[in-house]
Amino acid sequence: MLDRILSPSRKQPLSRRTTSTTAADEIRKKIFDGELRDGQPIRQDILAAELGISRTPIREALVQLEAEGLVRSEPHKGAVVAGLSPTEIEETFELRELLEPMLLKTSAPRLTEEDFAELASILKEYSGELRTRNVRRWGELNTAFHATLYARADRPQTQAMVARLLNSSDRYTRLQLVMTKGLRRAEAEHALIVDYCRKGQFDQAVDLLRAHIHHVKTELMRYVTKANKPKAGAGRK
Amino acid sequence: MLDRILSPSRKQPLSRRTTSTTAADEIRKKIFDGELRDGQPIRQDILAAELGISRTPIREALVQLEAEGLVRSEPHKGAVVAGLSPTEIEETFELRELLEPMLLKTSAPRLTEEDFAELASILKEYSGELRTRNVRRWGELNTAFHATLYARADRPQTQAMVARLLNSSDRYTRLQLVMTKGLRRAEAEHALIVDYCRKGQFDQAVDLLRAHIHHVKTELMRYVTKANKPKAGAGRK
DNA sequence: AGATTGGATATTGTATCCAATCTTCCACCA
DNA sequence: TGGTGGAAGATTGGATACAATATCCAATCT
Repeated sequence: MLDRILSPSRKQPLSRRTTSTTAADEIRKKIFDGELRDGQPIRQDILAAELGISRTPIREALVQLEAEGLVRSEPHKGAVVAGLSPTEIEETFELRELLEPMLLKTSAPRLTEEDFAELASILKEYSGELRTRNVRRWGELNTAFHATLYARADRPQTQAMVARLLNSSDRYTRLQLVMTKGLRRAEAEHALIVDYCRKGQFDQAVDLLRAHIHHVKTELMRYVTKANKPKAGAGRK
Repeated sequence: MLDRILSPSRKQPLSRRTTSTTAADEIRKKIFDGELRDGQPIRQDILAAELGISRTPIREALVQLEAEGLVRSEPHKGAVVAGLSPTEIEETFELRELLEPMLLKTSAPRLTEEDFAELASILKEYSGELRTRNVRRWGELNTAFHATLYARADRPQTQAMVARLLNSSDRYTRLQLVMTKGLRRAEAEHALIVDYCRKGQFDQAVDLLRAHIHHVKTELMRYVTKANKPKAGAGRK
């Protein structure tokens, strides 16, 4: 279930999965894991060799990842991992601030027991990981939490957009989680949002969600701009 | 200029354009023109032969078009033109209702003389085409008008999203333009929005834009649901 | 008759090969 | 010394060849 949320292309029953979607998943994973860093060139040859396949499916995977915003490529020059500039980070979170409350408003009243169980399980692992400092996992859980909240919104296009936003901002959200008490605060707010949903206090859940995203944005922007990391988002034309 | 708006992939100076992006443009055009209808299978062989190229760039183009929402493909089965179900049409317009006013709010105060000239030129052609009943062109102009309005919003991701929404809903917007007095009303509202922007009455421009999109949605939904065209959006699993 | 299996055909998916473009770096010259 | 031109290598883009899968239809069985 978590897998399905995190890897957008894993909808097929695995038997009929194609090599290029597998390649896309692998590359996406490398980017999340930091094995491929922002602005770093992605060599088709090397990836093909690593995955034991030819370059053809790699190329198709890169087209898909570019559409997801994880990769930027220029003709005859190749693809690089797409970092987000501070401005782009801000825009991403503003979009989330706009779209996610809309989704929660529709989804919250329809959440099933299974959904709440899923959410509880995510939050539980989240709390457990508090001391492991497994940063990647934090980001994954954060993304999965939000995506699960909106599972019943019944707005596939919007959900896809939000999933894409969550994916492309994931690496930066982790920054915010690591510094300050971001993780603790997120833990508390996440739990409270679920509580509100359970109790039927949907408006309060929605308001808190909006405030939650807004707060993460503010903290993250302060960190990103003050800590003068102008190299983020480099490698652009 | 118009071309750049309507064909998302035409950002490169044409010299270094790649065969697959050309293919994507051609296929997109075929879909807009109705040469490829909703739900109709897209055969790689045939397209390749028509365009005088091999299947490789066709396949990459299809991946891109799928990300744009114009095409749906299943492994080993092939791609079909992606029609929007009434529900999906409604969702698309709700997203536009949310995103476009946001863009206009930022963009309107920064519109330059060139932008106004561009808008005027679009509106002029729009009026001229009123009697030609060149339906395709109406849709193009409508999309170009909206995209130009947001040119100065300086929010590339949001603009890209809206461009995608405009593209995928284009064929349906034309329905609304053709029936009723949609075209006349759109003409008037478009002109008024530009007027408000020129006069610095930005809030009113934004409000009118929102109302404009809302109205089109309402009319279109009435048409789509009442005229029982349940085949729209067919060809899905 | 209706369902089912097997194979022929059509279509997509992947690998391999060749062409086009970019990058690097060194020789050469002002 | 510093810049310029231009091969040589590296890398991507596209075409072709081959493999895998799906679809269709006829023959067979119940």
